Amino acid sequence: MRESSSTLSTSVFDQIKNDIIGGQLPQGSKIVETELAKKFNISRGPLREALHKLENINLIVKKPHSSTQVVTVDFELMKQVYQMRIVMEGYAARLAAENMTDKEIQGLKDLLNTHQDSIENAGGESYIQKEGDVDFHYYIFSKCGNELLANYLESKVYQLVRMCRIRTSTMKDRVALAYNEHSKIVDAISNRDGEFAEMLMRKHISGAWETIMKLQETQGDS
Amino acid sequence: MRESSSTLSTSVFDQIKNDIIGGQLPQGSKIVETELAKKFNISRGPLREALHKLENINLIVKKPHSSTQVVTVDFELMKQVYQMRIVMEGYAARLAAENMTDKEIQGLKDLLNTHQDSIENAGGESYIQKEGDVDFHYYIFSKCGNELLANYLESKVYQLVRMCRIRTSTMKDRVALAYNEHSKIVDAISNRDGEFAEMLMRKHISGAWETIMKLQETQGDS
DNA sequence: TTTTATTAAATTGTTGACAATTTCATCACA
DNA sequence: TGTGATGAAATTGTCAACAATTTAATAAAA
Repeated sequence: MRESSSTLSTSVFDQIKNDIIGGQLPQGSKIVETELAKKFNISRGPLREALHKLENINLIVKKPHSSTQVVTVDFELMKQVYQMRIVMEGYAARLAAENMTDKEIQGLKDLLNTHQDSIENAGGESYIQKEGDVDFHYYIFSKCGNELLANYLESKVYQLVRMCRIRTSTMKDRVALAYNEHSKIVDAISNRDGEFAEMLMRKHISGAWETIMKLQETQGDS
Repeated sequence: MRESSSTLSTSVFDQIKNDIIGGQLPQGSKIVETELAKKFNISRGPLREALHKLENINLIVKKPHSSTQVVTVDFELMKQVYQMRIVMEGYAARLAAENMTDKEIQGLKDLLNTHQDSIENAGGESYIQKEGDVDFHYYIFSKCGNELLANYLESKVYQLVRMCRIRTSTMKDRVALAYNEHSKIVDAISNRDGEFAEMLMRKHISGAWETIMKLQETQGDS
């Protein structure tokens, strides 16, 4: 990924973030400043700043003077996260249809083709398509022309999405469906039909959420 | 407002926030940690945390190792802020129609009546209605049932809205119109018609934005 | 045995000094 | 006169010690 650790605080921030998303720091586990500071060989100053940043992207929860915990991604939180995706990415698709340059739209089409190839070659290997899915959504909202929107999705929503990805990473049957829906969204953006693009994107993400919910019921929750 | 300053950091955060919104710290002005620390009689540690929080609600802009500035609310940023209001408050209205309790809906109706009274009594005194407008919107999104959404609007969007309120505070002719639109939104929520409520809310805020834009053209920008 | 004070340990909040980096002014040189 | 190097001042980043608060553990009382 990106290197970018011009300062101790940001460097440690990145490391802890990965530890949380990767599961090395389990959800709900208690965080003690002195421990972490020793682990990363830094003083508590920059560590606290890193924790603060992590709090601001919803990855840890702090109570003043008291406990600090890794966030617990329960069903309710996940539901709210997906609602945020539905509304924000839907609108991002609308803006993309209105604002993307022709060149950027061409890039989106190329991205889609890449995904199709990887599906055919890997025969529905889900991991690749999952990354492809992220790429697709990321591409659209990062080029929609509204930095506030893109920044929020990137920094706050997608971190939490990644944290529950482990559970939902084995949905092979959805891969082909997702590709078709992606394709239609690209068409709408290409036709500069913002309203339709927004509607399709909302439907697409709603569908993903429905799938997750059903899977949740089957597996049972924590 | 709320007292809540269990820690120095949060207390100073609140104070600086008010200074920025109120204009005591002008937009674009440079922020120096040592100066502010001296001003508030605290050390740089908690001050830095406060600045971090301010950065996270988009009120200041930091570059590592370098300058820290109060945000400049220019036309482009304001446009993005209003786009966010349109989409997020629209969706909040939809959720409110689905999730609000009957009691909460009654509370919303009461709020609306209060506003009508204050309009009649004050004869369109704009300040009161403006606050009323904020109350109305605030009430809906804070009771929509999605904390992430409510928190986003409160902490990131509305701070910036307040910063440009000074300019747009004198729009007497919009007061009656706004009340009518509010009234229709309440009806839709009361009828549990989420889709309609979302549409009306989007239109309502779009209209406010159009008004601001025209006013901007008349006055000329900074 | 259960409940409530009391106190010790653990943990977070705060501070002032020190280090690293950037910015700006000054001066030498073309 | 303009341009780039040099160094001092200003500013941010980091550290380790200290203070305040909370958590727990223990003991006393009902």
